[in-house]
Amino acid sequence: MANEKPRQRRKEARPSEILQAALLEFSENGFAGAKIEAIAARAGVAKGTVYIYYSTKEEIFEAIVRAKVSPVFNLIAGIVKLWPGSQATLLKKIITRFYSEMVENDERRMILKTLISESDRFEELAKFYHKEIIVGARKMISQIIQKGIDKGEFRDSPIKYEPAVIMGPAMFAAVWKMSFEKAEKLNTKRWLEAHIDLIVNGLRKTSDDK
Amino acid sequence: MANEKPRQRRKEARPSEILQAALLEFSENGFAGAKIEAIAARAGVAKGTVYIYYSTKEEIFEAIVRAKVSPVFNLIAGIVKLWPGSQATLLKKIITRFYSEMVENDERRMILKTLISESDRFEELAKFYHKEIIVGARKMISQIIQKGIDKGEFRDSPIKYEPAVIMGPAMFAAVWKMSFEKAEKLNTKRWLEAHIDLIVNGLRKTSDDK
DNA sequence: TTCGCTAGTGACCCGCCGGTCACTTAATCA
DNA sequence: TGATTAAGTGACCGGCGGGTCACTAGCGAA
Repeated sequence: MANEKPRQRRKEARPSEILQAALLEFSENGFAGAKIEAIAARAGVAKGTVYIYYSTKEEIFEAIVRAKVSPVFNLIAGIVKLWPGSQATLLKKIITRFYSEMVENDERRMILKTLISESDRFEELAKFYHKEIIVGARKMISQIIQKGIDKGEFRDSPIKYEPAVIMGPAMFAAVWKMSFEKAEKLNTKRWLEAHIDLIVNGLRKTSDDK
Repeated sequence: MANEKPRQRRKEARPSEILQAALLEFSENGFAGAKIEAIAARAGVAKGTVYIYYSTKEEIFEAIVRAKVSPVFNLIAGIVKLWPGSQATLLKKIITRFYSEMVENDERRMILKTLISESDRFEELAKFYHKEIIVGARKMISQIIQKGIDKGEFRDSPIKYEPAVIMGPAMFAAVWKMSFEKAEKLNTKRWLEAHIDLIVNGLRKTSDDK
């Protein structure tokens, strides 16, 4: 199998091509199992070329996270802005969106998986993810809940001190898909429905509340 | 640094000592990062001795999971049996127990982390874990919820089709402690309170329900 | 058209670690 | 107390893959 394609110089296009290839390779093999040579092959370059643009395997993974993580948050933040309906409907919308963007999206789920697996190796990156996703999302949910309480739609509960709790079932779903999918396929639609039912009813004010 | 201790033959004690040492080593370094030689050192034996009892690194990890996972389930199952109080109180009890045994227990949290990280490598083991923990816990929760519905304590909701959803926040807490603890320490007590509040209120029947 | 710069190449190097095995020695028993 | 057995040892092997670098060649400038 001789080398077919003529060598080309494409300084601009390489980094993103390598990143995309790396994302695939990481998805399939995890961080430790991913081979630089395989990434290079997927990107249609030689091993050495990868090292022109990124100097270590870690650096490649970091670049992927930075490129793929922030967009999700911005997308969801866009929904929240100037939402006209009820807070409950807004929460439903956000949770549903989160499932499609994080739980069901293979690439981003793999990023999360690698982050969990390698959080010691990537301490700085875990902090970045925490700051970019967790803190931002929490603040957003917190505001939604507070507004719901103010409007009399939600009851006042300890959840306002730990708003991220309401995303728990989504995290479980993501972990399930990472680990147990081969043992039992997750019925994501049914899971999402149960999740939304639980949190909407768990938050809403009823005539039983004083 | 010469070799101090006299060689000893302790066929019975070795396996559990090696397992305990391996648990520590895996906890600190993950599966890929764990070195057999380090496990041997922690267990106070030579590398070769480890291989007398276990023939691969995988086998050591499998033995750990099998030894440590099932007891938790049995322990929790014991609580459920013949519970005299309300279903809501029983759920609280179980969830609280789950936090102390899985979320806050470093060893078992590490087992879960490794299982998530290496689920492809340990497909059989993931199935074992799924069968031993997920399926069992789900059935248990399902029965509790159904009984609550029958007694008129809980409302009838889609959660009965995905009962594991209610453990979602605990999974999130575990993932948090695996990955983001250095960025922001989790307030487990407050988190647990919010979790319980959410699910108890999410399930219970109110006079608003038809 | 030639020249110089630098993107691109891939054979090679090297450290690491899982796993082996010829050897050592503790324990047992006649 | 010498012989026998098997637990225990650790130097060594092999492959694997991250990272290097001397070399090749595409491309813009002069």
